Amino acid sequence: MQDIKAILREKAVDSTLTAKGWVRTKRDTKNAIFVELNDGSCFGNLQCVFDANTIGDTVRGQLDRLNTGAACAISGRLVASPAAGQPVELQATSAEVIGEAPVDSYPLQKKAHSLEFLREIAHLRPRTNTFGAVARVRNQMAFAVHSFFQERGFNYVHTPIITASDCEGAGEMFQVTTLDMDAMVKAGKPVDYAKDFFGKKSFLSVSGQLNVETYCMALNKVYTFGPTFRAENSNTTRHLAEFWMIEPEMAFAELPDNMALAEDFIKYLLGWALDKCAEDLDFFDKRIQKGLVQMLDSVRGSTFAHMTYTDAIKQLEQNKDSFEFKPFWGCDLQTEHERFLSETVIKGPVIVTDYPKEIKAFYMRLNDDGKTVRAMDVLVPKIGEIIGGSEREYRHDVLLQRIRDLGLDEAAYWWYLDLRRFGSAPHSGFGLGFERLMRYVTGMENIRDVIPFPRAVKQADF
RNA sequence: UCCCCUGUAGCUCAGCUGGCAGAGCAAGUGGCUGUUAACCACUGGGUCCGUGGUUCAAAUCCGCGCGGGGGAGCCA
Repeated sequence: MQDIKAILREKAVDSTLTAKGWVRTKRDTKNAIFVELNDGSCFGNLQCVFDANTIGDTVRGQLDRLNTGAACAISGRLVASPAAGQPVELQATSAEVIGEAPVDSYPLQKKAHSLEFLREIAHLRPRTNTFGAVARVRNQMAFAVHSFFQERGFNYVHTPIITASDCEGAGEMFQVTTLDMDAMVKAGKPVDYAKDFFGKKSFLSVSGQLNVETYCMALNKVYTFGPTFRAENSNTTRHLAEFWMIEPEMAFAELPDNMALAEDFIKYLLGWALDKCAEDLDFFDKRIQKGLVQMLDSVRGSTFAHMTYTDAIKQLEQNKDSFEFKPFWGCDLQTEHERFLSETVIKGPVIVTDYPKEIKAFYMRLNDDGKTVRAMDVLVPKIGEIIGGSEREYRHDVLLQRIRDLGLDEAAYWWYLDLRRFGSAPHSGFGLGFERLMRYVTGMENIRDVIPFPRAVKQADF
């Protein structure tokens, strides 16, 4: 059986076929009954037309039960459509209800629903135009990620999801345990993690970076792409407790190589979306964010601006009246600063580099000035930070000193330091939040609407 | 964690300084040159989030609780 995408693409007029899917809407007139069928294979529906004067009682009985949301099979002959709106349609002769969707209880109606409402019915929202399109684009973007790296000789490395090391340092972690909390509370005894599953306290990983660096020092070009967990109490349109992150890492690569990779990567992904998801992007352009396609297309053909943190601060200081938080050298860039740089100063993506070491992670390569590190953030309009990365500190003594200066537990980093003791080499990488990419590509504002089942503070339904 | 907004029909919302519960869409019925966010007419549809208080009278004012949204911080 052909899916609707193939039927609409091949337009095999005069062929007899059966289409199965879900009813989006049904319209009655005196002489004709129109059923819009969607099977998720593409954005478009197959319009099925029944001649009200010639269909028998059996078909009419089935049509009476075909409400919005019902699953059904419709057979007939494909014809060129006499009306505007669709090149072909199904001249239907039979209809079979496979699964009803009673109108008095099915939550989705043939009208627009708010994204907030649809979030409450996450099990049904993929049946809407918006979330069907999001799902298809998400699928294409995931495939594009692998395609990009595979074409360039990167090896996909599966870094662990559970970690017993407390040294990832990228945020609050979810604890993983098989200990019986209720029993321990009842007994009033202190927790003995030696009795826990791993014999020590363990967590869900907040980043695969430290682990993937080990493979980078063996295979050179590597990347991870998997779920990541942060137990931050953050409630925003751009944070999730469970999200997917892509982290490439390259050996013998310095910051400029890293910046070039990030730029190529973003442009490749946008180009892929434009090429493979045109129909879905048209919808986002029309209903979600006007001008989206044109914006993506112009970014695809652009050259990303580069700016050091020091220059960025100078730019911000010249416009300090527009900010709630006054910028100064050494301050962390606020969201309003990041957006000003990409939206007003550059009017497009910008890579900011060489941040003060105090506001960046311990593993970033220290510059010769002793004050800044070779960090880079890719900032894009509307979204803000979409990529964060750096050249890594590969000098053993410098890294060790950084760990000590920050009061970190150097014993916990023994294997990470070993990478710098044996065959160390400059290397660089970055992290791209997959859902932030999805927000950028689709124009969807809330990150909870670009992942099938969002996990956030006080939200783990479905 | 902090700040702001919000909760009324299936959905989106209006309901003013307290005085009979409303609209659009959806649904049902009927109509209608092939419609496409169909159209026209009629009809049904309510624990005004919960709880306590003020009052002759509370959807409306006040306290508490719960839910939703936006912003900030943290970051991807």
